[in-house]
Amino acid sequence: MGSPTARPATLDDVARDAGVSRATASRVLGGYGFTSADARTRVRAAAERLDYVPDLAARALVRGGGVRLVVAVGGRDDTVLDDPYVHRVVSTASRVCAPHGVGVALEWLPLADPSGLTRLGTDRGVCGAILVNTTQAALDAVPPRLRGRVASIGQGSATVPSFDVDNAGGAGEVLRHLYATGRRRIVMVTGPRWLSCAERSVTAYRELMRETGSPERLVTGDFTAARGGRAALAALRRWPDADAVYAASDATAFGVIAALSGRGVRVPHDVAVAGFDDLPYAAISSPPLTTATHPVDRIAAAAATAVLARAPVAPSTAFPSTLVTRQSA
Amino acid sequence: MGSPTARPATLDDVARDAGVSRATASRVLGGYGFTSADARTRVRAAAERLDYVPDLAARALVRGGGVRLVVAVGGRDDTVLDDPYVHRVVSTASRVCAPHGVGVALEWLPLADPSGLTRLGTDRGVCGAILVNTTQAALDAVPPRLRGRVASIGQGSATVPSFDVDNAGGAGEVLRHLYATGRRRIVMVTGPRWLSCAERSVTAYRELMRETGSPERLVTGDFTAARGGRAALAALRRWPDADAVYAASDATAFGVIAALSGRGVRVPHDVAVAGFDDLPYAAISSPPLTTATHPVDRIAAAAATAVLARAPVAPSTAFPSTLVTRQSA
DNA sequence: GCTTGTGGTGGTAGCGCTCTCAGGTGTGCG
DNA sequence: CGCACACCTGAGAGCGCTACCACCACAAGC
Repeated sequence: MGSPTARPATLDDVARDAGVSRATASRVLGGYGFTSADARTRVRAAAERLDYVPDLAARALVRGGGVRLVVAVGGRDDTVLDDPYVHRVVSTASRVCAPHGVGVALEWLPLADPSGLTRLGTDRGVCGAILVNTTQAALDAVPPRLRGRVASIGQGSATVPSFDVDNAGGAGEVLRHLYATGRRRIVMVTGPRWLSCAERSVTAYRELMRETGSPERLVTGDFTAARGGRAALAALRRWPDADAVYAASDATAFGVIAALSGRGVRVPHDVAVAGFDDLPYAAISSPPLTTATHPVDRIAAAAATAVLARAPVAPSTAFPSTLVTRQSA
Repeated sequence: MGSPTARPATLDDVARDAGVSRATASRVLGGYGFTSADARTRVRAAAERLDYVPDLAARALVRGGGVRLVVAVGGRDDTVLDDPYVHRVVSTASRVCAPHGVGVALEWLPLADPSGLTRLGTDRGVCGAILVNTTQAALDAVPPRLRGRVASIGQGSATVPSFDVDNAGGAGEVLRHLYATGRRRIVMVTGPRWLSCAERSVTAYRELMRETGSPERLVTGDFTAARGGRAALAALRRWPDADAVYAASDATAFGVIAALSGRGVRVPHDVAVAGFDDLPYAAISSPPLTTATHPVDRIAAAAATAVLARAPVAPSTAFPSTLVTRQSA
């Protein structure tokens, strides 16, 4: 395996083949400095002929750029890595980074111990990070070397730009829809309470309940279907007269619907259920789920682009969320 | 945990701090050659103190190892990157590779033009690849440098080891279950027909139909829910007496169920529907989906491990698939 | 003439690391 | 005593690349 003839071409090979120095070849291929038209065509032809692909490791070594972007997902255990939401972030980031020769790695960031970020800071291979589901403590733990190379999907800080869906806006749209269709005893199954960006939809819920004089009924969830199902059963026991459930995520909503159906509760006839995220399944679940859009792809692309470009820290960017009315509510 | 210096520590820093040469420090940290117990403790203490993290780019440069593993997904367009199945492969591979300092990149491999693989072969940053949804043409296009560093999830070849679920076995279990519960006019919605490993379940279907003297009813799908829905409607038009649908993937099955429900067909009363994959959502869909397990995580872990270990090409490994009976069939 | 500038080039110093090689030191043994 | 052998070490040669620098040729301006 790995015969010498199969050795990938180096910049030296290209330069020799083109009859110029390595420096000139580097200038042509790197697109910097002065080069003659003649040198440009010769070098490019040689590169093409030899199937030259620059060694990113070597480039990273001398430029100190780093060769991979880490998607660090906060959570209590590494099951957060299985979240479909996280996967969409990774695949989108991957698409943005690929043309830059930057790979994407997925890591779990234990919330109890944000020192994992320290390691990222001392790892030269890392050219940046996208923080998902993060907390203030984690934001504060971002090491100096990574300043300006980190973006957060969710909560931001003075040094870490934030990209997030307009949680409050989306939640408000969904809740107002529930209210407009006559629901008055609305239970909310929240996201993880430690996640400050998820708390914004809780605030929106509270405000609307107060505004409309409706009772406030909160059950804690964690964005998963399993927890959503348990939360629904608990809510049913506590408030048998509930006529709607607003779930902070679609996965939660699916769990809620499954649990309610299992108890013989009809959705939406007896209890309306709405979610948040507009996952692909939301359109084909039974009943199809009323929810609010969550443009994860655009958010992730913006975050990845900001990290790669080392853009100056911008104020938080909120991506609008709009109601999608289907049949569950 | 050490002083938060702006510049990450180098091996030189560690060696100086420990009072040894760089070579000795490298030997200790790399765990090769002879080192005294005294040197070992001193170097390790220094590394700990300075928060030393080896620069993988530099290591890759000198060892020629490569620093990232590419998950190359075959398909007609880059929407294959959104497949939840692919995401599970990536997250599992990521978990396996992380301790080795190897990042995972996700790429689309256009089936019409497998020359993308050539580029991977000339890119020193790439230490291996996992091929997903691949064809014989792509397997043949694996460049020499990557021999022994590629694994395939699905079809394999003489030089590329294959890791796959036992498609035929799982399909057989599901189909026999349908037959055992009295279904006699079973439609199958297939995966993409160009995907040879998906064809194995078609073969299993054909055999069982022949064996039992049942009519053969095939509709082409592509593993997606949307296509599954369209396929179900087409099947309904062509064979109004169908009493069961076997979908080659859970996503397809969800699409089928949604389409049937939309036409007023009751599942499983009028038509039983079964899938293949046992996605998390299968347990909570309405009705909960009867399907066969697909141990993607174990498969992906095996593939990633094989690539990292540069294990000699083993014969194909098939991971067993077992029936999960729920309510849709 | 001498400067100053402009467009182009090649030499080469590292980036941080691994690993070979030459050279120790200490033992045991003939 | 020499010799073999084990254990341990540091010097140093690069891996492929970028970017700084010196340099050259030529032109325009004083």
